[in-house]
Amino acid sequence: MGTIGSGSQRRLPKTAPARSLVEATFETLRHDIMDGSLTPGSKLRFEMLRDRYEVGASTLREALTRLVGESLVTSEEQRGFRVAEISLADLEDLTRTRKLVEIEALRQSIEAGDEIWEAELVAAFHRLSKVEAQLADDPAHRQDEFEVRNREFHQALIAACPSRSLKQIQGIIYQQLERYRRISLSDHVVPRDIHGEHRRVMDAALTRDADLACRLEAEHIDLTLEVVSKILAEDGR
Amino acid sequence: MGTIGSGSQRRLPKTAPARSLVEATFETLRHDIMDGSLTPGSKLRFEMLRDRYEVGASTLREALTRLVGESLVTSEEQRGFRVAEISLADLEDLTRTRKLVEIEALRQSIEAGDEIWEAELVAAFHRLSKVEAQLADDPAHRQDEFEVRNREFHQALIAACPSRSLKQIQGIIYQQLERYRRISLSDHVVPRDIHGEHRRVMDAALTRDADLACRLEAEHIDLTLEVVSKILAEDGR
DNA sequence: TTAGCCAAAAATATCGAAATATTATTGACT
DNA sequence: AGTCAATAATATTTCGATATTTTTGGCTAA
Repeated sequence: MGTIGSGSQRRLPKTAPARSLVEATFETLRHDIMDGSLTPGSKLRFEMLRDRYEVGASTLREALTRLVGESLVTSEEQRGFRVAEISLADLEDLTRTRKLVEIEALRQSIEAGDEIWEAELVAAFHRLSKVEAQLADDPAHRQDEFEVRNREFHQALIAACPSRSLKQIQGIIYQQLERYRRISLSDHVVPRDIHGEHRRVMDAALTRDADLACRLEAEHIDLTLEVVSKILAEDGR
Repeated sequence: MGTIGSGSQRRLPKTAPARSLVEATFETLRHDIMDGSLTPGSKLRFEMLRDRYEVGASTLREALTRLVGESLVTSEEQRGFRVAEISLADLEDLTRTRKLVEIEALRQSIEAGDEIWEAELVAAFHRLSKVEAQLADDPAHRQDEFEVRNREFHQALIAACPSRSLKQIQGIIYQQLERYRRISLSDHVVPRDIHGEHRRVMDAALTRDADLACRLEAEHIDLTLEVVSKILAEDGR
């Protein structure tokens, strides 16, 4: 039985500090939900999941329960689990809440950030820029890496926010919206100066112009909503 | 094996909606953590929990995993579960975030609330008032009921807020702070006009004076922080 | 002493079978 | 045909045994 990493078989995505089987299953499941391989609303049957991930029933349940806590999965008493549905209304709602939470976190972060925060932010921006350049050539293959870097950049922006609870909430909301982006943008190329948007937010943050940075970040978030909701409404069905 | 309360009869769909063992264990555990029977920071060993709640290992793990998602329990890889610690810093952080989230939800609720919302709010206030009166006589015994009514009142205030995600977040934050209150106030009687505070917030909400209601609610939350943090700092150790 | 090592003890993590619940199917009766 | 109960087929939930990991407690050597 046992865990992963020290012994013999089973490879996982990339970073390998995933130690327990529950953890590994959780992460794989989450990844499959995030990129749409497990489509919104679809039933998550145990037999199917056991075959797919090769773990026991209770390990699966525990991983699924964690995903319910992150609102990526829903469960109905005695009726199993499903991938959480997506909807235009939910997308709009999440976006509004993201703005409230993330803008406040950004303000606090700019207020409290030190030189180390600045340096990490610049580094995250640089890494993101690299992927952005490659994204134009090979969208399908780089989408995953882009979203990782994108998340790291937005996380870096608010990293200096001293509020543990605010950052935790931001993470949950952000992740739900990331799924919307990945699912809708995976087969659409949208002409948009994301690089410029990010740079302007970062510059304002580094200048400690909190008002400007927050305004720009809000606009950035709104623009994303516009793009994603349009795609969702179009090929929504 | 199986579920609770559904053995033969399926009546009472309101109070007993065919709960699974995980659900029941989760709720009992949560209650025991909320009222401090399971003290902050204490280790949650499986043998102890199996004896106490009479369920199998994986059922326990699933219930505990849900509590991790609500930040009432922490888990460390291969090292089991603990009741989440409490601290002054965390109390202050949660309070700040509660204000941000709950005040915004209140504003939206006042904006969108209809007559049914008004009626439910008045009813919740009335039920809370009843318990408040009894609280003076028998603090120890009524504490639990008071906190239930108190939560229902604050929930009723923001019930008309159309944002699913905002209300969900509010619930999580509120619950964490409720634990702080229950633990610290359980053996302290604080002279305070809670009834008046609640009434003024409600009146402002019913008058649709959002600014006033939000200001009063914020003051109410701050006052609670003052009281609880004082107690926590005093007999904190 | 103190650090390092090994085995025993204790605790956690996992599996897979068994129990229970839900859903689909059949067939009798109106 | 249509309803309904009984039953079969599926799916989920739970338990308890077993594997794995962490912790403990000597024991030895520097």
